[in-house]
Amino acid sequence: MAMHAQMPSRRREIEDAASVLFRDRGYAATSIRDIARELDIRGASLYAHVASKEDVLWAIVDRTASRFERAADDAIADRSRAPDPIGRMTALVRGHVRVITEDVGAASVFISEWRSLGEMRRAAVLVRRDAYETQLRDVIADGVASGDFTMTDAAMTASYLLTALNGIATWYRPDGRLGADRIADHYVDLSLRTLTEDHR
Amino acid sequence: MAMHAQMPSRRREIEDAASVLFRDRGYAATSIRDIARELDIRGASLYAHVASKEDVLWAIVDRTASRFERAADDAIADRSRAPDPIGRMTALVRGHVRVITEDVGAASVFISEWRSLGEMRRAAVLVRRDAYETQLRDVIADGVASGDFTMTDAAMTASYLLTALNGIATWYRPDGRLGADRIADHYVDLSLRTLTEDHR
DNA sequence: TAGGTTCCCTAACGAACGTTAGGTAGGAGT
DNA sequence: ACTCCTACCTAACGTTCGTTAGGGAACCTA
Repeated sequence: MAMHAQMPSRRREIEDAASVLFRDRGYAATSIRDIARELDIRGASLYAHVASKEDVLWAIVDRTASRFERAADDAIADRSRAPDPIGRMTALVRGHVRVITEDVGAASVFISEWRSLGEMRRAAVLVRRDAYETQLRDVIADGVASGDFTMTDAAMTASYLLTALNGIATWYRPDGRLGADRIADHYVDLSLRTLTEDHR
Repeated sequence: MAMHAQMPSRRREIEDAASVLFRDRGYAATSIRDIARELDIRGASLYAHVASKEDVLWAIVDRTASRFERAADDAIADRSRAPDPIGRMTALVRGHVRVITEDVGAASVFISEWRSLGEMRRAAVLVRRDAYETQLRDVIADGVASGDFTMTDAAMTASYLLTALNGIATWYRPDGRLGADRIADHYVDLSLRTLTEDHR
């Protein structure tokens, strides 16, 4: 009576292979037979494990969205650890970078291939992305109120920051010259610079 | 004896319609017949004007790459107007924003659909993108040398900046609440913040 | 009036797509 | 020994894809 702990491993292998292909060629340019070839089986055999091609994309996007949400909640909710805006922003950026570097393939798919989902799922993802961006915007607003940050347009700044952070997914590779920690440190620094004024 | 000034207008209409579709659905998910429908003709009729579907993508990407290169050269080469790193960076950012806002469709395609090009053309684009990023990195290095900027990793900072700037293409609409000039002003400010230190 | 050019048409091609149907081999549980 | 389940197979379906062939109408040039 084990309580269905992890996903049936084969299913996960399919999603991982699909993540890499979707990131490298895009969802539409990747065929079911391409994914199957990566696992040394035939295209039709995949349908023993997944209901449809979009189903695979959805699993990747949904799981990654949840990871981003979880990371943001951990960073913001725990105010005993990070009571001030600077601390919360630091935790937010660090969490965002971690989610990306822990699974670049899935993160890339979440960031840029969610548009290929069907209408309802795409709309649902959009809502969740907006909620995430709102959390970021709220921390920025808190920082402006407390005097820690200076800002003329919080919405634009939030999307500037978020886009810059997501950019990591386009170039990060686990075996690259820069470790995940180094990158997180640097992006925390760059983000806080963006939120404070100095030049002139 | 007019000196072949502008492109045969019909060809350009095709590219403009394709830009919008490629941006909204991606290159692979857009069919020749989709593009034709936008112009109220049949798919096969497009081949009177273009050699292939990839040909259309290439025309958009190549033209937009040239516009970015031209803008960067104007910003950097003219040192009488912008002798110091801050001035050159300002001109660089302003030019980048202008290229995007003048044609968001084409810019979006250049930024994210160039991967769909064939091997040789994709490699050529990569070289040009690297050259562009190098120009940005050089201005950053100049600023560090002159003491205008403070920086620990110029390469990472350059890609942080470039990604943030490119993000404009994902949300900017000509009829939106923010005009191109307002956006340029704001992004110049954010970019200079990113390059200078203040917090802690 | 004749010829050429531009722009679009219908029809069709072979290939690739996502997906379904039906079957087989092997291991686990009884 | 029997059944069930998992994991894969081959074969085929209807559709859509990029692209080619060949033709017709409208207009310009001479």
